[in-house]
Amino acid sequence: MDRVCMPEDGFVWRKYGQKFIRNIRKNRSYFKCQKKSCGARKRVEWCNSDPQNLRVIYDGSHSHPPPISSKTSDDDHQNPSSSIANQYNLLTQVLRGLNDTTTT
DNA sequence: CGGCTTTGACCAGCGC
DNA sequence: GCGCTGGTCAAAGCCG
Repeated sequence: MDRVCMPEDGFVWRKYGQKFIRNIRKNRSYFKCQKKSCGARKRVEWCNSDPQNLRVIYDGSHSHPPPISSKTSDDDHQNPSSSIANQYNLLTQVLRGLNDTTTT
């Protein structure tokens, strides 16, 4: 199985399905937030020839802080509770905007 | 042993 | 009514 790279965004997702969408001629993976109290969902689709062009689509919102247990930067001496969550929120919005390729 | 991942099959809605 | 697609669930295997 050609497992592409895992788009880690600071949250932990659990893949619960993967299918090839012919409508767009691309692969689509379905991810769900591990948190039970979190109904956040994420969809990832990439070209069958360009697994590097990942398209992430976020659905719903998280109700818990991002378990960022990776990379111990030296500037994260703050309290990653809502600030980071807010940043992530913006990120999702940006990704949503990338939904269209009509750029430039 | 537990947790996580992967794959197949089923269901529902739509078009013809 | 039939076929097709899209979306989700369930089971099993692997690793530490």
